[in-house]
Amino acid sequence: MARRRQAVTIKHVAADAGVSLQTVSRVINAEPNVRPEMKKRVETSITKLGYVPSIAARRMSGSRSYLILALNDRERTIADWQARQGTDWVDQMLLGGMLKSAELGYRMIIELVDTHSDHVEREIDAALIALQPDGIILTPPHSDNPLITGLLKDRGVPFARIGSRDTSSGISLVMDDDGAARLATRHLIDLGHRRIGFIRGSAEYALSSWREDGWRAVMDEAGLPTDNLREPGDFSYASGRIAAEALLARDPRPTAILASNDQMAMATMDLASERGLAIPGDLSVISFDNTPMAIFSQPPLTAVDQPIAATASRAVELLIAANKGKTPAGETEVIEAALIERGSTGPAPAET
Amino acid sequence: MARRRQAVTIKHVAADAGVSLQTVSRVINAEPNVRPEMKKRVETSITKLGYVPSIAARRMSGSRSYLILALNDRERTIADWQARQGTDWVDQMLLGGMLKSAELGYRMIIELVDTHSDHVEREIDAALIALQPDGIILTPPHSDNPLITGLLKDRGVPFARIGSRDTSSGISLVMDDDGAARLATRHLIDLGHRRIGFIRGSAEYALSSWREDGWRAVMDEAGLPTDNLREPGDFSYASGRIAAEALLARDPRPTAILASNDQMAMATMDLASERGLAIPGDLSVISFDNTPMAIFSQPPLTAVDQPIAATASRAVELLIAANKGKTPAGETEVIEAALIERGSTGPAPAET
DNA sequence: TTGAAAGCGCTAACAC
DNA sequence: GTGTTAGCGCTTTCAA
Repeated sequence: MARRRQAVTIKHVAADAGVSLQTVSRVINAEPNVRPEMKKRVETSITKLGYVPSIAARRMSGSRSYLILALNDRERTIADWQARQGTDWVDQMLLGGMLKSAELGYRMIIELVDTHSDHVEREIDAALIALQPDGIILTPPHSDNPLITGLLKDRGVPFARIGSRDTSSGISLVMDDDGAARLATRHLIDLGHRRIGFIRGSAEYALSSWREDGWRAVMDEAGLPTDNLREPGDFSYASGRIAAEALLARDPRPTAILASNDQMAMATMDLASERGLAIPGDLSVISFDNTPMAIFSQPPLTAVDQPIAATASRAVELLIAANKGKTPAGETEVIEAALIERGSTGPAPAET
Repeated sequence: MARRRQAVTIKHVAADAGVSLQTVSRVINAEPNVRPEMKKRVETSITKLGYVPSIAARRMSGSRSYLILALNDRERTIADWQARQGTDWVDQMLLGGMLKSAELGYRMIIELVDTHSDHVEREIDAALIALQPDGIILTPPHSDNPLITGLLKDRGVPFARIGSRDTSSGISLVMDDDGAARLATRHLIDLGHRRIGFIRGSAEYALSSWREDGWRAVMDEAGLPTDNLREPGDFSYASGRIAAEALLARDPRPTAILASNDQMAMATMDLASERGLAIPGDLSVISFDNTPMAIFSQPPLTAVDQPIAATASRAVELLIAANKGKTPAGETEVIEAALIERGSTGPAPAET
C-alpha cells in the first residue's frame, strides 16, 4: 500500500496564489473580510491545482465535519432488506437526504443502531466520536427514544426527529399522519361508505396513534360509528390478517378498511379475496406508506403516500442551518402527505 | 453551536493507564511488541473511559480512514429511487457492504457519480480527497469505465469492480451472469421448450453480453435455434415491449422468453396478456435480477437472483484485506447466482 | 518493548 | 483586510 499523502493542500494553493493559508481558508469557507481581488486569485489557483479540502483535516481543527448521520433501526432495516419486498424507506431517505446534503456540500452516512440493546448509548456515542457528524437524523421509532434524544442533547449535536411531535429538544418533523388519515377517511365517506374499519399500527410508533386519531376524528364529525371497528396490528402481514379477520366477521360487515400500512392492507385484500369478496366491489381498502408493493398488488392499492424524501431533505436543510447558528423554530415542521387513488377503492356497495 | 472537542482522547487513556500515547496507539491497532500486561491495563482504561478513536485524527496522521466508498451511477440510481418500483440494488449493496464493513470496524459511504459528465475524474478525485477512503466499490457500468479505473489505479486506492471480468487492475467480482443464463435456459429446455427467445440488456453493461452468451451456449449445445430469436433491449420497460412484440410476431412463435431484467420481463408478460396468451400456458417467461417486482407480478416471475449482498460483502472483505497488504489474487471472483422458480414458467405447450 | 518528538491539513484566535 | 501562531487527536518516524 502506497502511503497516501494529499497531493495538493491548502499550502500549495496559498503559495500559488501568493497569499497566506488563512486567506485561502477564508475563501473556501466563504468568510467575509477578503477583497474580491484576492478571492479571485485564490479561486483561480484552486481551480488550476484542482484543490479539494480534506474533511478529516477540517474536522480536526475543530470546525465542521460536513457529515450528516442518519440513524436507522438496525433490526427493522435489515429485516426489510432481507425480505426484498420493496420497502424503500431507506432509499427515499437517501434520495432526499443525500441529494440535499450534496447540494450543500455535505455527505450523508447511514448508521444502524440496535434500539433493543442495553448499550444504545455506547453505540451512538461511538458513532458520534468516530465520525463527529454535524447533524443527526433520527427515524422512527428512535425519534421518540428519550435515551437517544437525551444523549444527543447532552452532546450538543443538532438532531432532527422525523416522525416526532416532541419539540422539547431537537428539530421535530412529521409527515402529517393525522391529516393523511383524515384525507383517506373522507375519501371513503365521499364514496358512500359508512362502516369503515381501521387497522392500527404498532404501539411502538407514535404515528400509529396519529393515524387512528385522524380516522376517528373524521368518523365522529360525520356521525359515523367507530366502536367495534378498530383492530390492533403491528405493521406485519400476519397481524393484518388477524385484524382483517376480526373486522370482516362483524355484522354488519364494514364496506371499507383503512390499514395503517401496505403490508396489513395486502393481508386484508388477500383474506377478502379468499372469502369471495370483490375489491373494490364489496370492500374498499386504503393503506398507508405507498411502498412499491402498493403499485404491484391486484388491484393496485389506493394509498397514503409518505413524503419521506421531502422530509429527509428538509431535515438536512434545517440541520445545516442549525450549524450556522440558526436555532430551530421550536415548532413541529409538517410535511404534507397525499392520497394516491388506485384501484382498491370504489363506491360503497348498495345497502341490502 | 457549542465547540465540540473530544471528551476522551488517547491522552486520557494513556494517563489513566500510566503509559505513553504510543503504547495506547499500539493496543488499539493490535500491533505487536506490547506486553500482555500492558495491553490489559490499556484495555481496561479504554473500557472504563469509553474511549473511541477519532476517524479524522487517524486519517490525518496518515493511516487508514476506515471508510469504504461505494460509487454508484447517479442518473440511474436517482431514476430508480424516484420510480419507486422497488428496485433494491442499493439496499442489497448496503445490506452486504455495510454489515461486513461494520463487522470489520469500517464504515461504508455511498456516492453518486455522473458518468456522462466530462468531469467524472474531477468528481471522483474530489470524493477521494475529501473522504480519503481505504477502498472503493465500483458498480456497473462504472466497473468497466477506463477513465475511472485508470484514475483509481493512479491514485493507489484499492478498488473492487463488481460486474467486471477485467483483472488488469483492481479486484474483479462477477455474479456469474453466464452461469445463471445457462441455468435459466436449461430450465426452459427441461420443460420442453425448443423455441426460446432472448431479450438483451443495454450494451453499456458488460453483463448483457454474458447473459446472452449463456443462453446461446446452452441453446447451441442442445441443437436449438438462436437465429432470429434474439432482440435488443436497454433494460427499460419500453424496450422490453418492443422486443417482445418482435419475438411474438415470429412464426413459429417462441414458447418461452428469457428477458435480461425484470422490467423487460414484465413488459413481455403484459404484452402477452394483451394478446390473449396465457402465462405460463402459452408462453413461459424468465427474468434476471429478481427485484421485488418479480414477487408481486401476476403470475410471480421465475427469475435469476442476483446475489448483490453477497458480492458487496465479499468486495468489502477483499478491499480491507488489500489494505493489510494482501494483494488480490488477480483472478475474477465469481459469486454464484441461483434460479428462483415461480409461476411464470411451465411446460411447453403441445405442438400443433 | 517502550517512549519522545514531529507532523498530517486545516481553522480559531489573535496580532498586525 | 490579512498574516502568524498554536493546536486539534492521532500515527509515524526514530531513539532509548
